[in-house]
Amino acid sequence: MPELPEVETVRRGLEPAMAGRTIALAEVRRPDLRWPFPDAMAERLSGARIDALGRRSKYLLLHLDRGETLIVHLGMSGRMQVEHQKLGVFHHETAPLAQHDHVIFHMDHGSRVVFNDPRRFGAMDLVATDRLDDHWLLAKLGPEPLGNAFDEDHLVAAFAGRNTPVKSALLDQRIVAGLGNIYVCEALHRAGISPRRKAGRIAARRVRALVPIIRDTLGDALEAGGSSLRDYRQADGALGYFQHTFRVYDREGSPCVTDRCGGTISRIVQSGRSTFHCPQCQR
DNA sequence: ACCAGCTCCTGCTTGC
DNA sequence: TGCAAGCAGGAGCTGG
Repeated sequence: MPELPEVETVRRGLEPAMAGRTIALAEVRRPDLRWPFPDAMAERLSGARIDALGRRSKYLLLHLDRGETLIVHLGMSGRMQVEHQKLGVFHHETAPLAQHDHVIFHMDHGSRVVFNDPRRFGAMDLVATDRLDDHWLLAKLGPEPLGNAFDEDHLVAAFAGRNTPVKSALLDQRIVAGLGNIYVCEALHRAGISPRRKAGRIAARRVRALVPIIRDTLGDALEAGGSSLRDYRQADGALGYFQHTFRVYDREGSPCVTDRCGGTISRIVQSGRSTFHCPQCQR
């Protein structure tokens, strides 16, 4: 669910509560996430100091002082929220936990960070930091869309010869890492490219133009604190508000916002997932 | 290698 | 109103 802008927003929001702080206790209430959360992993987390918070694609990375990194994936419905202690009283002694609060990080300064995930598509894994890039979740990821490795030549080469619709190609994390359904739909509309068009049959000029458009789309979403449709919240519980500026996503039947277009946003299904687009101005 | 479809899970919305 | 089907932001796996 959360795509790159949402995960990055959460990362930034968690920093004050977690960076440089020690996890006094990692409490696991439900270990059966997408992958099991073993007791031994919770024990290794308890007492560890978090040196820095990073992100790779949609994965949140907690770099620990012990040479290990906790990989956190929010799946479709996961949240990481900070709850502060109030009036010197430890919050975890007073605040009732909510349904689907699966993992609680009790921080040494009294705040706690709660991982909540109704659908349990989210998961965590603790791995050696020096072998992080080889981890099976991260090894095959393509370049970061906001980084230097994602450039026009890369995208042209990645699309070459591919017979899959461009919508599917941009969702392929090996081509570019961090886009999901929302931002692919939005970027393709900005680019005026039909989501149905085969990736390998788009003029190179148009593929190249897609690169800065993807960056701008993600940048705009980041500025808005991400998109809150259902479950997503920032680390302090605030909503994102990029959903108010969606051009196509979840706007089926609404008029296209492009000047002089006059089209109507339509919803189609590609690879079993909704795609929103304007048939008039996306070709 | 590539690609479409299925799957995991819960909860909200929609339609009868 | 009640109930069941459909759908949801991810992504690994299977099989053609």
